[in-house]
Amino acid sequence: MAYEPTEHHPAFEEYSEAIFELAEDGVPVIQARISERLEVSRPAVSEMVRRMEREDLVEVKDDGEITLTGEGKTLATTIVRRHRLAECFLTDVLGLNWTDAHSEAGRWEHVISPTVETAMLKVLGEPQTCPHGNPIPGSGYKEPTGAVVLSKIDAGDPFTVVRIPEELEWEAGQLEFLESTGLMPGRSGVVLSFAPDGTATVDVGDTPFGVGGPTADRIVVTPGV
Amino acid sequence: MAYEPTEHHPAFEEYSEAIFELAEDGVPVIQARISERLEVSRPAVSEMVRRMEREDLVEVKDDGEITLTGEGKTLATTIVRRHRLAECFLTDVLGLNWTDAHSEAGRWEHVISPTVETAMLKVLGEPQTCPHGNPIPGSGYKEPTGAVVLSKIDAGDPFTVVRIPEELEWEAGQLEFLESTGLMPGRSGVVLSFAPDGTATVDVGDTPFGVGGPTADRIVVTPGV
DNA sequence: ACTTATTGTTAGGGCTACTTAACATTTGAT
DNA sequence: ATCAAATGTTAAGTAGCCCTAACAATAAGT
Repeated sequence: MAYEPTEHHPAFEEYSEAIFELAEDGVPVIQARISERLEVSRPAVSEMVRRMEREDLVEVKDDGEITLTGEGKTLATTIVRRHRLAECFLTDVLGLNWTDAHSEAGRWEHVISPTVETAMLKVLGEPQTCPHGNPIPGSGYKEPTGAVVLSKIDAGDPFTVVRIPEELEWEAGQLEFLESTGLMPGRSGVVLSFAPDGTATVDVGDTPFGVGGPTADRIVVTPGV
Repeated sequence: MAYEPTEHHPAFEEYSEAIFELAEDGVPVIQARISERLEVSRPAVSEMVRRMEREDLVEVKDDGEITLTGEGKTLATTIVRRHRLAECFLTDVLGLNWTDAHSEAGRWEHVISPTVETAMLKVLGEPQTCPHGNPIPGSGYKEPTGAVVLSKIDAGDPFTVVRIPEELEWEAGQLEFLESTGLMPGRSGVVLSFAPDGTATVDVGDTPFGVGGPTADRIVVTPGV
């Protein structure tokens, strides 16, 4: 029932996490998506999914949709929680930037023990989200009501950034860009305009800049300041 | 030349570290000792040593003595440095006890990046030894002159603990015992007596207690307070 | 309807790092 | 000098996790 570090292999952790985050991002959880996100071949995913099914971590529906079992969800939320906690820790305590924190956390998530997790929570003062605004599972975080994606804000209207979904975090260069522009959770700004291709031009304090359509479709904000 | 995380496998890190620490503890570095310390079979060590030789990390002398090459030493000191830095961090910043810190550090040493290493050094104020008193490679630490092992102190004489060698750290229960008795680096005490079998009875402040001969042969102290 | 793209699976391998069993050699003690 | 203990190596096999090539099935676009 409970997650036993020695009973699960790193790959199971990685796959569970990917499945959890794909679902969180609203992406259909099928093998092809896992293959892309983890950058492994489709046969590798096929095999791992079969093994995880055998180990009762996932179930595969007839249409190929993959869902985590109770045990799988426990493993996934544990890893995601440690990942996001590590991100907080790396930025707040060790002073790393977003990008470094994200990639470091990808390794830390596999070596953090319950003892360290507890200690980190205490030192950080029970954070509820990671630096990118994504909820730390088990923290009791509730997303603000009325949250929408940036592309849904009307031109001219103000908004406040809620979170940068995990999906954007693993796109090369995204975190650097968002951090450098200041488009970060908690920051407020105004949508100046939308281009026909969906590109949004926003102003969060400094120079206005463009945000691509697909990106604007994913960043979660609340209308208003 | 420089250590590239993706070019070396965790096992190489583990073996290099073991070789470095065996030498540091004055234990003859042969396959059998590595096999014991890493708790893997002798054939496994035989194979790994051959591979590390091929990769230019170690050299094997005719008498079986294993030595690290320049590259091997670089890898080893990097891992040992990260291990000891992690121990400092885990005890000082996260409040873990010795025992937990030691076992956690055994995993952390493999995921700490140069960036994090630098950040930790800064947060900790450039420590020169781990909590057990062992030097952090590259810190410029110099062991106090006149350091001897505890068993060399005359009965009745005072001493100050310098360090608990790595060799004792992986003996089950040792760290718990030493931490609970207060026999820790920096602490001073008096050797009350020696039993015929080498067991030392010492007093470091609370109730006197016995320290087994083999242990007393390894703990490094300086005579005097 | 037909073609193309997407998706999943088999088959056949590869690499790392480990295991036990068996054997050869060396060392140490008496 | 001999017997026992310690040490290293071969051989054969396993588990985990990955790969490419080839193929089958499904979904989508025109």
